[in-house]
Amino acid sequence: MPKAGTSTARSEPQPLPPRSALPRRFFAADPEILARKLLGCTLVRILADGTRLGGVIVETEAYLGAIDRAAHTFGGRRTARNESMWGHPGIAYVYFTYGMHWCMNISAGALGDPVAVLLRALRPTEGLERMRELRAAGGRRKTPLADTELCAGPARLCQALAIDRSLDGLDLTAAGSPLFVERRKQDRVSDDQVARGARIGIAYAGDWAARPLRFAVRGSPFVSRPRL
DNA sequence: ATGACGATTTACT
DNA sequence: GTAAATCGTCATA
Repeated sequence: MPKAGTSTARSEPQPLPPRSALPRRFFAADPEILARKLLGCTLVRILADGTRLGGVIVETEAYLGAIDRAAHTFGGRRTARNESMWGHPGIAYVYFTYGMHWCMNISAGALGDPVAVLLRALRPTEGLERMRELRAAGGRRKTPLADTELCAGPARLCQALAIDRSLDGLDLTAAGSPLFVERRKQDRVSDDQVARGARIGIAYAGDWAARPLRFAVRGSPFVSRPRL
């Protein structure tokens, strides 16, 4: 075996080979297309202390902008809060809701087109212990958190990955970003594994409430309730 | 300045 | 199944 001349001497074993963040062109798609493509991709969060948290995206929702009554940008509304939806594809739109929760979107389409994809659930794959701590956050809990409850919901996944206002507007495609998306062959989701249905929590949206703009991996126990 | 409302989660009946 | 928690944001005045 050729040990000679190997300059590959690795002093530190890497838990995983280095992977590159998906580039802007991946996100520059119609939100419906992007919502589908994001299934099976991995959301990665690097904490300030270097801890790496991550999970495979198993549920998303598309928000179609000015025409979409359920979107924060319906009617072309442009406010301080939703400014990130108007920005470059591949930036984070993180908003606060119900007086206590954060939710994360990825801006889609083109610059100036206020469309986005809401991340609703992950299958956690890295840093589960730290996620449990983040999800515990103060309040003691009646029952211990199952892995399937860690990131099953838009606010839950943000709490588990320490995503809040400080990450709003962050460019997920920038070098060294503490939040980005990867794609691995092994996690590829085929079309017959994709379930579609009505979006959650938008009953006020009239005709748009019934549109099948929610996407999920069929049969995944990591998807939020109600299951598709 | 004020009031109404959430792209939710949790606990409880 | 129902209800409470909890407050930033935005439209209206």
